[in-house]
Amino acid sequence: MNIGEASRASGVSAKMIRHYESIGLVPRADRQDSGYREYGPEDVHRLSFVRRARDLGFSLDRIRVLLGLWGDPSRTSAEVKALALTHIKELEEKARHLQEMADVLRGLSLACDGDGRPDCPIIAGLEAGPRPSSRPSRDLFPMPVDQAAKGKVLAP
Amino acid sequence: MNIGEASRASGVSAKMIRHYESIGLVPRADRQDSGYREYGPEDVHRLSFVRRARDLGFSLDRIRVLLGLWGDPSRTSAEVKALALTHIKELEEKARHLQEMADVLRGLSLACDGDGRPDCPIIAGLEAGPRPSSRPSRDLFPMPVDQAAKGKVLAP
DNA sequence: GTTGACCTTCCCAAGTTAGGAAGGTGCAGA
DNA sequence: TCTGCACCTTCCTAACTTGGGAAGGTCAAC
Repeated sequence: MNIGEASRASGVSAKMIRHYESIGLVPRADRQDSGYREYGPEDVHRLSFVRRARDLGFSLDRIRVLLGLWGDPSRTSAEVKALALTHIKELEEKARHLQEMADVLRGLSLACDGDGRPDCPIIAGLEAGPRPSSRPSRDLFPMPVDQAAKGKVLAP
Repeated sequence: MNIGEASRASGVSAKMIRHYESIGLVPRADRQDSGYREYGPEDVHRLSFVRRARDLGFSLDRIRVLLGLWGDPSRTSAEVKALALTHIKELEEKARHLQEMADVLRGLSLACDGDGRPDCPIIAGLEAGPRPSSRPSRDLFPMPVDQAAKGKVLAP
């Protein structure tokens, strides 16, 4: 089958299939006389594997490792599980981080009237910084936000 | 003060200060005779504002808007609050998404012995896909994971 | 004068996905 | 056979934020 059909069957766009081939994530596809890429069921299977791993937030680098384990008869489930647990930890860390940012902002928003006047605790919070001289009992910026803006979800 | 001191005072790296200037996020700094950038307290104040907004996950585009509101005496707190609430919604959506991915993966991990044998439900889950023919009572892939890999945390 | 810290501008990189240009191929119907 | 259309090829560009480094100018202290 051509790349278009393989794309539809695997859920990976043709663009991405070509890209994955170019970076060596998946092996170079056979070519037809025309130069068109030729795919078989096994190729689609592998592409679907990649797709699902992406859907679970694995980076391409980690998917590379997963594909290696997938095709390695002498792998141990311990290796796979370790990789998965590491990934889970990172996912939850990022989720927590995002939720913390949302919580801080919600705290500021609750204090904001949201009316026609310019006075706004949200602006004030951004302006005055994480540690205003007089602050409420619950610190609005409780954690070290130093590197707060660092994380990307899928491509850190 | 020079850019280095402004950087230390605001928490924004010199690299980033130059970049923010180049994209017009902050006004062009005055130059000394040497060509060095010259910063005053007001500039540091603005850079700190940007820094805190970044720490709360605002994109540079949104920070541009925030800076506009900040400096606009005729702003309404309603405008600010609306922007904040939109941002909170997005943050929480992304956090939820990440947590969902983690949950799915944790479900697979719990079923994995993690021993020396190759048999591994995690690999099987990736291989067999979101809807295996016979599946446990609790679907391991309950949500439409179609666009699961789309979100970036801070620069979507 | 020399050293070392600091500054300047400019180019390149990360990660993943997508859009488009310019041109070749394959197949159907008129 | 010709035309049209869908599909394919490769290559370039973009998004977003941050940082690394090169090559060279400036400033202060010694």
